[in-house]
Amino acid sequence: MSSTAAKALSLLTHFSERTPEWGLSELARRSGLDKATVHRMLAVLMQAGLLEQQAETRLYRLGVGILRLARIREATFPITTIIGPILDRLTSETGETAHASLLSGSELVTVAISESHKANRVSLSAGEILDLHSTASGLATLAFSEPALADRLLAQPLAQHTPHTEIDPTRLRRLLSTARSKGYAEADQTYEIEVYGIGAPIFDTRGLACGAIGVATPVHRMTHRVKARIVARVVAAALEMTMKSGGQAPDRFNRIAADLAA
Amino acid sequence: MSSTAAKALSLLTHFSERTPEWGLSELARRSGLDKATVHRMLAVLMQAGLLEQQAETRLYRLGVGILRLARIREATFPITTIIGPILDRLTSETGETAHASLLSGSELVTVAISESHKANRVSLSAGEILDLHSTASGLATLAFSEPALADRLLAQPLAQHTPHTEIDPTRLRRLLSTARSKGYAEADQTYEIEVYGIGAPIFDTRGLACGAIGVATPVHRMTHRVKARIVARVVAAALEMTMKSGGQAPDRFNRIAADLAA
DNA sequence: GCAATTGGTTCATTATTTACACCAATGGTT
DNA sequence: AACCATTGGTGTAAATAATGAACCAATTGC
Repeated sequence: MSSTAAKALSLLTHFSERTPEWGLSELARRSGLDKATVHRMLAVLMQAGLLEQQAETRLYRLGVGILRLARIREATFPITTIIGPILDRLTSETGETAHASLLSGSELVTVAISESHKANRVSLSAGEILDLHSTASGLATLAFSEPALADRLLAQPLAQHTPHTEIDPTRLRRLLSTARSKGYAEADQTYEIEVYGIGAPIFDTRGLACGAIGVATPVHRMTHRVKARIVARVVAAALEMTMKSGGQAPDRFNRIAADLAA
Repeated sequence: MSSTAAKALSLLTHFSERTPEWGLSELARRSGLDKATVHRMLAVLMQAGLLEQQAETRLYRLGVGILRLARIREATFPITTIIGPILDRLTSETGETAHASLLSGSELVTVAISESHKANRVSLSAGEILDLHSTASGLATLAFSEPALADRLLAQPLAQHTPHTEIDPTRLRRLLSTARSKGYAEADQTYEIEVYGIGAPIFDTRGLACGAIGVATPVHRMTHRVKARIVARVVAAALEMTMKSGGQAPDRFNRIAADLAA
């Protein structure tokens, strides 16, 4: 069913900030593939520079080729370069941790983070993959993206991360509708307990959401007044990002942003 | 001979700063693979997030997954984060363009660049792959790396980039020997005409070179006096990089660096 | 309206991948 | 020291997945 190349690339998904290094046997066990198969695949990934093996421990980790490709992508489509300063300002304006996530297939990949300076803050890890149905960024993206994406997603069974996670398709569609009319989405402990998220969409040249900017706060700090201020800043930041990356926000969203700025 | 996964990954090598986007037919022609094959492989690479397809032009380009992996790698092994400031200082000290390259298999990948502010300067492109035998960085790396690497490389026919490029194995071995005793390597228009390069090795935990720091200047500016100053700075920068990344320089190199600093 | 592109798909033939068993080496336990 | 359970890594027939010529449909230029 799945191609060998796909299986080989799926090995890359197991490398994360928390598990940046893998031994052969361990990775074989985790991926459910045969050890011999994994060994051959790792060799191929190494040859391509996507992985490298430490000479002493024989552990595998992400390789220099990744950096090469990232540099090329940034030199030609400088998304993270553009978004860095915007996030930094958003963090200093709101005092809370801000992040940007981009759609990759039907996954939402966190590509930039600007951490709050407060002692009690929400901390995100690099390269984290966010849910589309249970995070503010995810809902914001979904609400303004191709309808087919939401259709596909809501047809599947969804993960219930916390008691507050909404997994009912019809109620989720209502949330998306609300997000469309308000211009942002919120997530009250639906992804992680004690965390309140607010997210607004970034648009591509077609006027469809290709990602989102989000702000996450400890839930106890999220009063009505704080929320109003954060919403205004997040929407403004998302609009700025859309413009600077050559995207085009739909009129509806532009009007909302203008109202919030006033 | 070569696995399908390897062929699929080889498609990634065609994406560069100059050709960041490819159409299906064009890439098939360039890679020498069948169009149907390339199409399937591109689908797999897209699914893994390594590539993405623009909706309008249908062109393929490097995807968000690359950024995700790069973030994870940087969060856990922050090479480029460490090297950025070092290169910036090197550039301001020497007034010339500095770059860092890391060994990936038997390729030297440029992972960071700090451009000179002078009007007439050497300009490098992101993610460029450097020759091991015709660049200062390459020779510096080769000289202090595993002997097997040089053996393998010198057994192959080498590319003659300019009339000054040395491709004779025995003479190249003499250059490597010189580099080992001097602690740095130089490249007088051997990779690109009009460009003079000076490179010094970065070491890993085993005391073997895992890359190099290089400075490239227009050849007419490279007087004896200028060269002496650049050499001292480059070697110092390479040593600093080695220390900050947890590497261990061999005693021989430490002595050379101490002499140059005096 | 024709010719030459493009991106994309199909399906029988073919060549590759797979998984089991196996090896050598390491490290901890009795 | 013998033992057991690991580790990374490697051959090999059997099973599976990749291949590529021919084929669409849609643009584009003339």
